[in-house]
Amino acid sequence: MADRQYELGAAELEVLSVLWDHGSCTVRQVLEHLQQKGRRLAYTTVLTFLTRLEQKGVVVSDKTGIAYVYRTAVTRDRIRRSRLKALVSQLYDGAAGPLVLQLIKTQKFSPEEIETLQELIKQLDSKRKKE
Amino acid sequence: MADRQYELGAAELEVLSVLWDHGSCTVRQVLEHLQQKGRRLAYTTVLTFLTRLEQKGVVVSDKTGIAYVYRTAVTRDRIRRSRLKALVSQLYDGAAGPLVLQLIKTQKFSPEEIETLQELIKQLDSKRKKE
DNA sequence: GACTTTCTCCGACGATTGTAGTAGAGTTAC
DNA sequence: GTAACTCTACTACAATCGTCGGAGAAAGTC
Repeated sequence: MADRQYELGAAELEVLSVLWDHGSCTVRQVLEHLQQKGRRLAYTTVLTFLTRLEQKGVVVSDKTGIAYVYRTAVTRDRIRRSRLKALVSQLYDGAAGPLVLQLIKTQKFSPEEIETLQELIKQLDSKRKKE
Repeated sequence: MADRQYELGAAELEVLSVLWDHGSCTVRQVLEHLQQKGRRLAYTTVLTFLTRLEQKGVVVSDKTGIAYVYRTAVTRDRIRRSRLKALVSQLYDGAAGPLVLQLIKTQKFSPEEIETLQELIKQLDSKRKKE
């Protein structure tokens, strides 16, 4: 049930992302950042999202100056993991292997990423051989 | 907008998965399969889901015998891709690289999967060197 | 101190999602 | 052929999500 909290809609996630990207923000700052990305929203809409996000426990606020300042209360990594887990269980029958294979087959990677991948796999492989 | 159609809820996805796993089914058969997985739902609930899925264009039905028979109209792969794309753009800033890295770091893989991974990466790497 | 701007609170509204009941049409079984 | 069952259509309802407007408090402006 505590996990259930992390069910965020796409728009809520957008707002949360602004906080991850830019740190603490007032409602207005979040709005401005969103607008810079071409997102048109009313001020009160952003306020609603932030309020809801706070209810869900993923952001916290404090009022030091004139307006409330919001900041994230969960890491991006935590949300990534939880969404990923949901995706894997919903569409990959709980097995991450096929997902990784699909990603590697269908996505483009930079040379650096390929290096890193090789590195990681090598580690995985040697760990496996040791066991 | 045509893509927008593929926005399916978790429960809808469960129903769709039954059709992917078992092929064409009547409402009752879907219900039975769901119950076998421990999912308790009313017959009419399943019917509602199938109707909605049909409206969204992801399943089709035809009535040959006494009841409608439903089957998928999109592949699992298509849905996987579309969900994955959404995840990557929402949480990984559109770059699949970090996602793959995270998966490899945090997930467990079978020896076979590791083999396959190595194989794939090798291919990627040699392709890169050619270019 | 009156006017304007800025914030927050609260309420709202339509769409979607998860869930199901009821009513009536069709089919089966004696 | 009537009673029992099965199927679909329609309706509903609460929760969530995306979106915002209005009211009033607070603050800044002149």
